[in-house]
Amino acid sequence: MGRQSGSGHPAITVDVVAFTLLEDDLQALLIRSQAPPSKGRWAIPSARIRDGEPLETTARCILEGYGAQDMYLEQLCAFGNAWRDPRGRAVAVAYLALVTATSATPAGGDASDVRWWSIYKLPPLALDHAQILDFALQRLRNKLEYTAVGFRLLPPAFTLTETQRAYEVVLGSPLDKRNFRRRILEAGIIGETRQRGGSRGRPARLYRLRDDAMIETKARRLFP
Amino acid sequence: MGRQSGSGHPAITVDVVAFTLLEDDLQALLIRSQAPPSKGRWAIPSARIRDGEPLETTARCILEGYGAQDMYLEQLCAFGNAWRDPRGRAVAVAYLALVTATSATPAGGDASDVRWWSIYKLPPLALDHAQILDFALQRLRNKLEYTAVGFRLLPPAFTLTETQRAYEVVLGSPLDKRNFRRRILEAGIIGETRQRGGSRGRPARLYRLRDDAMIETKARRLFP
DNA sequence: TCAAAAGTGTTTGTGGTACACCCATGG
DNA sequence: CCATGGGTGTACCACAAACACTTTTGA
Repeated sequence: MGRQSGSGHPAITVDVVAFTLLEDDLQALLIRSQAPPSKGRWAIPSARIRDGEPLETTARCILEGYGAQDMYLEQLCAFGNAWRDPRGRAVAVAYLALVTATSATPAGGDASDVRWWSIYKLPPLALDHAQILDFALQRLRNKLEYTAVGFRLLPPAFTLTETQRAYEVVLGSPLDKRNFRRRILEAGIIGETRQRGGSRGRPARLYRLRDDAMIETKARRLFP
Repeated sequence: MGRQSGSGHPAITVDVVAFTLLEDDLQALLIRSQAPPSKGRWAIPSARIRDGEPLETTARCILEGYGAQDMYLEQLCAFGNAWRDPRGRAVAVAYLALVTATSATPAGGDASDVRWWSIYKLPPLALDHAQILDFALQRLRNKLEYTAVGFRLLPPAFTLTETQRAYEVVLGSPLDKRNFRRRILEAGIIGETRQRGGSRGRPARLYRLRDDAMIETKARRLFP
């Protein structure tokens, strides 16, 4: 018997791709699947939707179950390919989550069952999760270019060099230091603090994301 | 009793926002709801998902049921607000569809039950359909700026003036004729034909979308 | 020959990109 | 005093925006 109920409604889950910065790398949270059909394979966190709550609440609860807090959440897409789950028809509503390294400690299980994985060195994933993760990564890279979501990967106070590294790690390409600093400052979305941070060398000024800063900018029009 | 089945899976539908150009205006296909809870109100076409098929197939079948053919389809988002349907938990996977005016004749019912409506003069809509339609419109406007989807609203051969009008109607703002023509031609996505069209005045050259033209361009980076 | 729409270039400003050196601190 | 990372300005180029007149056709 399949996963589908007698009434004909297919199974519906919320699946969350959570990213964080860790070890100078962009990493995704994966768990080891405990049940068939993918027992033992790594998978993105997933759960049946919660009654009487918005879908986003389910996503938030999933991540809170793994110790993350104060995450950025954004719905990606519904994945409903007929063959994505061998147990029967299953629709997954996928979410993108960004968490800061400080709230990023997996606490919901044995470390061998819940781990951050570099997106550049992923294990084989269950079902169509590789596709979902890839979709999430694409979306993150795109939004980095015209929104301020990138700062949701950083701690509340951050240096410009940290910020640049974050952009470089997510985009996978190096950026010019002076141009980066000029544009990020001219955008007016971050403000100076009086504190300084940094490990070696000259201490760096710490910045903070301004409260009114969740702007989106217009993309340049190719087609006018 | 609610709409939800005994197994706990909520109802899941595919809802389609179909746009076309008609009467020098951007119009959306609406149907009059035949059943509670919104009987008599206008609604966007919707259906339960088809077994064993990708979600997109359901969307395509819905529109074919109303006489449309060869539509552009793109998934928008899943709408799963707990209170969106008073009958019980219902998740809608929304699609954006673009059809050409020639294939845009509603044929699936009485004209008083299936109609194109100007997006600038919509009636009150069922459930959260106004929100879904608005989301679709935003997405269309955004994608117009960095993809070639706009041409899916036009017939296979079109004049540059028609194209400009299409952009203007969708975006809701006037565009400069010379800049528009230069950029659309320089983008290299359309090719000349030898035919000419147009109603009054000097006949205009007809163009055709090139086969290799479904490009996307990079958005301008605000954050470098 | 007139009405109606098609078609065509140039100038000016803004914003993107490339690029190299001095500064402050801790060890 | 030296190693490490922090911080700064300019010159060039490409693209966006503004703008008005001539051409072709059908009635």
